[in-house]
Amino acid sequence: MPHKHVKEMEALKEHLGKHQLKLTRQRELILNAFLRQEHITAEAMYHQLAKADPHLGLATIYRTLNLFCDAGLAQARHFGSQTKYDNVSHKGHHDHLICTGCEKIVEFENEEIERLQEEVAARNGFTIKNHRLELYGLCSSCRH
Amino acid sequence: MPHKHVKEMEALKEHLGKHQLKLTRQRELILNAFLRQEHITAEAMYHQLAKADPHLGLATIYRTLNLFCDAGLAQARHFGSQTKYDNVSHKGHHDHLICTGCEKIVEFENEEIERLQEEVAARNGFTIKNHRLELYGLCSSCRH
DNA sequence: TTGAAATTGATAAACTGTCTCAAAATTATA
DNA sequence: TATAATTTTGAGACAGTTTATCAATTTCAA
Ligand SMILES: [Mn+2]
Ligand SMILES: [Mn+2]
Ligand SMILES: [Zn+2]
Ligand SMILES: [Zn+2]
Repeated sequence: MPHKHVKEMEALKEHLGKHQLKLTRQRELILNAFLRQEHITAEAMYHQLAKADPHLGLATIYRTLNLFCDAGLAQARHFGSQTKYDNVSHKGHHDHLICTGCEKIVEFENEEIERLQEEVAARNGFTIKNHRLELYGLCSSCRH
Repeated sequence: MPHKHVKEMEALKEHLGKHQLKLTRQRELILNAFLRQEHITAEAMYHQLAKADPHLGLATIYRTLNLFCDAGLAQARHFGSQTKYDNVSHKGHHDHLICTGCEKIVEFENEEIERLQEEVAARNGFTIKNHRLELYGLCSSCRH
């Protein structure tokens, strides 16, 4: 039977090949777990994987998630006080709506906002390399 | 001679009064130092004030800056990896352009973006309480 | 002026993330 | 497949930042 996440696995292998890095059991394990979620903290993944491999070290989780960032599969995002790794392997740039009641995260894209950002930057002589837009509030469930 | 920052001092006193908090020498000292800058880290303020009062503790700086946040005079912002306290006493909400070359920070407001944010939130059933928009890039000086 | 309540300073502790290094795993080569 | 060079791992030490603790001090209402 075919494994899931074949495309992402290929992308990782390509990155590894280009940088003299090796494909390890841990990297495969963490990749598969990572691709199963949208946003996750290193700590949460650590606990999640403790069942599958109780000896997997937290440092390895951090190292591997950072590797995924380098490979373009993940992106570290600082939501409030915690750092979550965003699964960006199968989607482009996007921003976030975050419910402060239930922690739900909704992703969105808005070209008009992006365009206005460029406009603001240009007006101030800046060239934008990247940006962060987070909207914090209550989702419809939590408002009641 | 009249002291500076009278209005902000009044605002602080009002907050203190409402919460059974006391006005101390340290709080006055830190308020005046804080209002002299736009964005500053707790650590930077600690070193800055070491000259005026070598015994002022770092914990007091943190406590007091957080108090200013509660009082609506300051706002903690996480720029890149450091936390800076933003002086919002004499201006309303605003967002930031941050130069990754020289650390320069430019403030801006854009009603159109704010409006579009509300639109995005409404479309997803959210009510926004606050938001964060940061544009990272290079200023005109650093681009050369 | 007094005394209850809040604040302070010093430092311990918590927290998050990175570094170190010997042991283990991977991969190229023979 | 065996060998050996190189990379990776896991455990815990370590570092940076912020909060908690607590006895001593200060504030302020009565
Ligand atoms: Mn996302
Ligand atoms: Mn600002
Ligand atoms: Zn919610
Ligand atoms: Zn610059």
